[in-house]
Order: sequence, then C-alpha cells, then structure tokens
Amino acid sequence: MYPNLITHIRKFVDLSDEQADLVLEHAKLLQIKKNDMLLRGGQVCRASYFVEKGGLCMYFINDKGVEKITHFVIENWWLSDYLSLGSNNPSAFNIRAFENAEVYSLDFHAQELLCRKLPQLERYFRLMMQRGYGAHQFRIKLMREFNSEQYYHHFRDLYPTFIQRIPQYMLASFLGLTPEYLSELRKKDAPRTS
Amino acid sequence: MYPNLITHIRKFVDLSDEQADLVLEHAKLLQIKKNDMLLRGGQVCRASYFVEKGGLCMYFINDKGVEKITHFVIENWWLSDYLSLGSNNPSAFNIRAFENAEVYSLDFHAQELLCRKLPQLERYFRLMMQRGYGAHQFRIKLMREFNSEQYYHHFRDLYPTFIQRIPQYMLASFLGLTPEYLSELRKKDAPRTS
DNA sequence: CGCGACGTTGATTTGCCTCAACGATTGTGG
DNA sequence: CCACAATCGTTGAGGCAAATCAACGTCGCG
Repeated sequence: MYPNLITHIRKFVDLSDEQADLVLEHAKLLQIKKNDMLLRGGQVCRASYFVEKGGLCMYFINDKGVEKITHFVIENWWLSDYLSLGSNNPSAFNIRAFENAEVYSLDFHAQELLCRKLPQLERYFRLMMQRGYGAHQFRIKLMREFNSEQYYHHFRDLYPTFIQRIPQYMLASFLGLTPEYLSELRKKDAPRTS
Repeated sequence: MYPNLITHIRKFVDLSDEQADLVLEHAKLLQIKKNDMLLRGGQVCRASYFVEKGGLCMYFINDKGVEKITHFVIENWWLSDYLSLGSNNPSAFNIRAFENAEVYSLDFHAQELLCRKLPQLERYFRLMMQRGYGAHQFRIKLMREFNSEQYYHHFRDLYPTFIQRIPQYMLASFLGLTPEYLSELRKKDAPRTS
C-alpha cells in the first residue's frame, strides 16, 4: 500500500510503481512529536514537507516575543518557506508540529534530482505551487474583506473539524486576534448552551 | 530584439530562438489603456498575464461597493487569479491596468500546449508560482507583524519609485487603510517640508 | 496536592474608521 | 480662455472594534 504522498501525486500526474519507489527513496519519512521543530527562523529552509499524518504550523515571533501563526497544514498538504527555499536566504519563519505527525521531508536537491528524472513531477509541483499561491491570494482577500468576527465565523464554518484539533489560543493567533477577543466572540455565538 | 517576456524566461531556463518564437506565437500581446479591464469578478479566469510595460492591479469590491486592491504588478511580473485559473471556478477578483500597459496574455490552453512542447517551461512556471507563493507567505507575515503605520513605512521604503506611479487612494486601498488615515500618516512623516 | 497551561471576564485604552467639509488641481465644454 | 465639475488629497470631530492589562476559574498532570 502506498503512502498518501504517492496517492496524492497520482491525483495530478501519472506515476508508475517504479517511479513511485524512486520518489520514496529520496523523500525521508520523519516521525515527529508534538512541538518538534522542522525549521527555525534564521536558518535557511532546505526542504519542503508533506504531511502524511498529523499537522504542522508555520509562525514567526514578533518584537514582543509573541508567536504569530501564519499557516496550518494537515494531511496531504505541502509546507515550506518557499522564499527561503528558492533563494537560500535565512527564513523568517518557524515550522513546528502542532500534534504528533508523520512527515515526508523532501530536500531541495532531492527535489531537483527527482524533477530531472521524472519530468511529470515538475508539473506536479507547479500545480501545488499554483494552488498554494491561489489560496494565499484568496486568503488576503478574506483578511481585507472581513473583520475579525466575520473571519472567525468563515473559518469555523469552513473547517469545523479542524478547529477541534487545536487549542483556542492557536486559532486566535492564526486569525490575527487575541485569545481574549476570540473568547468574547465565542460567547456571543452561543448565548444559550445550557 | 526579444521582448521582456523572453528575456525573463531565459533568466530561469534555456530557450532557443526557435523555442522563443513558439512562445511568442501563443502569447498574445495586448495594448491596453489605463483602466482597461482584463478580468471581471464572476467570470472564470482563463489566462495569465505578463506585464511587458506599465502595470496592473487586482482588486475586489466589498459589500459597501468599495474597491479593495490586493495586488499590484509592474514590468516583468505575472498576474492571474490562480485559483480560478486552476479550477475553472468564477473569479472573486478584477484585474485592471492602473496605467497604460503592454501585456502578454497567455491563455490557459496555450500554456498547457507550450508546456507539453517545451518541458522547461513547466519548470519556469513552477519557479514563478513558487516565487509568488513565497512572496505572499511573506506578505501575510508583514500584515500580521506590522500595524498600518509600520506597513506603510515598510512599503514606501521598499518601493520608493513605485508609489510615485499610483495615486494615494490606491496605495491606501492596497495597504488596507483609508485614504484619510494614510494622509494623516504622511503628515506625521514630514512635519517640515517648507 | 500543587503547579502550569488554558480559557474567561471586565475595565480601560487606542488605532483606525466614518462622516462631513473644505482646498487644490485638472480637464472639459461653452 | 474662462467657468464649472470632477477627482484627489487634507483636516477634524466623533465613534467603534479590538488590544491591553489584570485577575480569576478550571482542568490535566507530574
């Protein structure tokens, strides 16, 4: 049985069993525990990560020392700092598991090599990048269109199961508001939960 | 002499003169005037646009009827709604020239065809998408890290010549604040310009 | 049991918006 | 060539969404 990674690639491009094996030879499977870090700000980001199981978050630390989460990913999504990865400049982000996780780590050079040997992967990654880019374009729209309350409702309605996997202070951080204010918003939602 | 588009591609991948001609056969050069629209919200986005000259902006209209600019591009950058382009769903965005412009329009099917004939273009577009994705990841960080004043200063210091090409109300819209408040911030900057 | 992590509550403050009015500039038709 | 309107930027008064700060309740866990 192939891992999610291979199944996922096959949703977008053709991949023979031999080719799948080649991919798996170059992608390292990591078993990581909640709060383990995959990238630290200041380091150059040298790999992209595919989540087989569990979840990762990307965040930075502001000048007051507060963690600000900019991105969550769960099963079947890629995550990396693509600016650092592409330029070899130090990353401004941290990446960490918000729950125990299995993650395929695809090193930059391994990706280059795989793309050379399997040209259809170039297409696969283009589609992934395009999708990630598009999602972020749309997210900026949401951030500009909605106030905090609307943004929270939108997110909660779109990902009702996901929000149960993370503590509320992480959700608040991701949404760009304080835990106190999120608490207030939640109270308004359910005035009657007796 | 080759247009910027070809020079740009050649910065990232090899392209013979014959191949360059093939690209130019499939990309339509549009001469567009200030305020001409390339995409309207509600329509499916069917092409990506490369700016040879001039500039484009991407925006949406909020529920009060106000235009909110989410993205500017100038010479040598691509722009499209990549979510709509990839999914064939109606776009939530508009694209318009903020000054007279020359733009290469690359139809979705033309891009697919070119990528099939010239596999290195698959790589080129992957790199473009990766760069755009990375830039947007970073932009979300900026939006979360800075308040309006800091964000304005950051943008002004980073693109001092660009901000002279657009009226202030567009800059305000892009930065996510009101023209009135931007005016106030500018006053604080230069208390003495006698 | 006692400590630390997490969520809640309330009082206060503030960054930024809203609205309304007023210059300055530009372009356009009479 | 001037009158007038439209566009753009500025100013100020007032208001609100959301942050800050401090305190407290609760739960899980060593």
